[in-house]
Amino acid sequence: MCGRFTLAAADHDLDGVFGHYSWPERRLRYNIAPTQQVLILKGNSSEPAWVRWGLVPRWARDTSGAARMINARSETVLEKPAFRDLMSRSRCLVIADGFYEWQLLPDGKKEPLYFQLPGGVPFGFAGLWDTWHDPTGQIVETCTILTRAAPPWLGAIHNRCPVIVDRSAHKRWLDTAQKIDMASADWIEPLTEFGLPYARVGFRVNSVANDDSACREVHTKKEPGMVENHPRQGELF
DNA sequence: CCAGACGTTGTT
DNA sequence: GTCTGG
DNA sequence: CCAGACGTTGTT
DNA sequence: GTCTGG
Repeated sequence: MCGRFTLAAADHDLDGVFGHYSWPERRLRYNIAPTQQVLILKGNSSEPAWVRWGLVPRWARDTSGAARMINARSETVLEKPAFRDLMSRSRCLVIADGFYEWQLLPDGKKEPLYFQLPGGVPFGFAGLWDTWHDPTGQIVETCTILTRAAPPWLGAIHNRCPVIVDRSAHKRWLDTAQKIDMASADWIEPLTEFGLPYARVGFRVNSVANDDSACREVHTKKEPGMVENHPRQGELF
């Protein structure tokens, strides 16, 4: 799944992937957490937008459920009332250049692992966004990131992973007039399926208070396929 | 008809 | 808002 | 996602 | 254990 990610790429590198936009002034982020502002591209807008991560549907009474709506399962997103309409109205790309997944170790600790595309080039998570009016009438825009079952190369680490839209399908994902076949993989970044480079980065990232380049400093570099299983006691063989 | 839910992940 | 359960 | 809190009453 | 905050 996806519960933390990074966006520290330069504007120039965002241009290279998403096309030229007027990127807002922004802080480099190494530990973006749910409920925080994230940078997205909407299909109907020529400007990137900041929205809160954690979907608040337009009909919600309050924002209390938002922290549990940071992800939407791609397998069911077309059926769920909270997401279904957004799939045909409000798709977006959530801009990132890496993400963290936690692997449960035998001693019960959770070790963060950092995943990127080769070269650390930026990418867009498949996202949905919505608009909510708070009791005073203020508009709050929020978003969620789609997830999918982890492909085999990732399975030993985690059973879910975020959906990264293939660069060639950015236009299609953002254009809600075009149908997306959720059962097809032709719009998904192929390395999601075949393997991303990743690294051990240490436990500092676990605390959201830490948000600096040390969070993703590589301790041990890994290649896809080098996934180490950590069976729990009693589950050896 | 009205009332109440509407979501994901992980773990067992 | 829209669907489900009673 | 992980980390950290998790409660009431009355009195100042 | 479960909820909230970031």
